[in-house]
Amino acid sequence: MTVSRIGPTIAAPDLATAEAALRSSGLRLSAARRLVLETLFAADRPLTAEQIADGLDGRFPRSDLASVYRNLETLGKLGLVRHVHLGHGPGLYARAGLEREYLACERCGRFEAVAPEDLDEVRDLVERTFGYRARFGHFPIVGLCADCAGE
Amino acid sequence: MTVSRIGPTIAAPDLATAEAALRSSGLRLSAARRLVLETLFAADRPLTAEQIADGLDGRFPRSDLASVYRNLETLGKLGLVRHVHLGHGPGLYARAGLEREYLACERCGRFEAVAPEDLDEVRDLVERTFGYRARFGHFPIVGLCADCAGE
DNA sequence: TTCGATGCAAATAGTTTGCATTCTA
DNA sequence: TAGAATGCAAACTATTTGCATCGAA
Repeated sequence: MTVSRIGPTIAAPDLATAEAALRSSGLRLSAARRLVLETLFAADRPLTAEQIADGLDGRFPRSDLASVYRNLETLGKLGLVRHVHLGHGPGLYARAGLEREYLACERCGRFEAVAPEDLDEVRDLVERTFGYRARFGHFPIVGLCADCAGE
Repeated sequence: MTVSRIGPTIAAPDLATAEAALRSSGLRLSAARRLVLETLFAADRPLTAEQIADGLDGRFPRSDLASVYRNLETLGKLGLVRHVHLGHGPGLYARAGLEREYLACERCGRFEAVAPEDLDEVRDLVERTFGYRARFGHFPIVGLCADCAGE
């Protein structure tokens, strides 16, 4: 599957592959950095930097928030981590290798993650109409979910 | 034209109507509040709170930033002002009564404002596919503009 | 043993809140 | 003249940066 991305794309289907990619990039695999990766791979949803620093509520050792931010940026440049904004509030971070795009409800705050190909029809319509190549993996489609729209 | 909105909708095609709406709502039309409205109506594009407080680079008297934020919130609740996020960076504010939705380029930072009806086809496709009623007036469609996609 | 990465603290950006004072209705 | 709104300062949230120390390669 070819997904258009901004920046480098490294296939990282699992933690070991991600760590190998990091190692072979010339960067160091420090304890703090490994922890960020482990936490993101252990989570089933995008996390805030603070949740990562808190060790996902105690499931992992806690780490320094500034270092978490620095590592998220580094890992992001390598394409191992992506950054999501699902409305107001802090930014969220997710492991790469499992590409997702998002629809977020501005009323209830819930969001839905979908595979990029599920949005290709929408993407194509937007491109035909406006010439924009839309990506909903960083900023989602925002609106009212079925529940909130039906109220 | 009927545009679905979240919150109250007050038709405010011009400054005088907006001020009348404010007055008749029971709220006071103070100097600072009038200034926020005047500045937003004088601008042809969404502004940051800071730009409003700066009086649009000297074209209006400057005002207190905290009061600007308070007034933007008040005017927003009345439906006289809307709030836009066009990517990273500070939030932007625009007069209501001239409904717009946005497409933003995540590479060059430029954005395009379009009439809501121009996005109805996209909106309908998203609704048929996902059950979401999409709105791109608060968070835009983000992607690559034609120029940046063609590079 | 080098230089990349860390952890702490301080700085920064954007926004909100507390409170005594001012001004609108 | 009551209480809504202001202006200033301080707090707050999210994030970034400086710097001395530490540790992976």
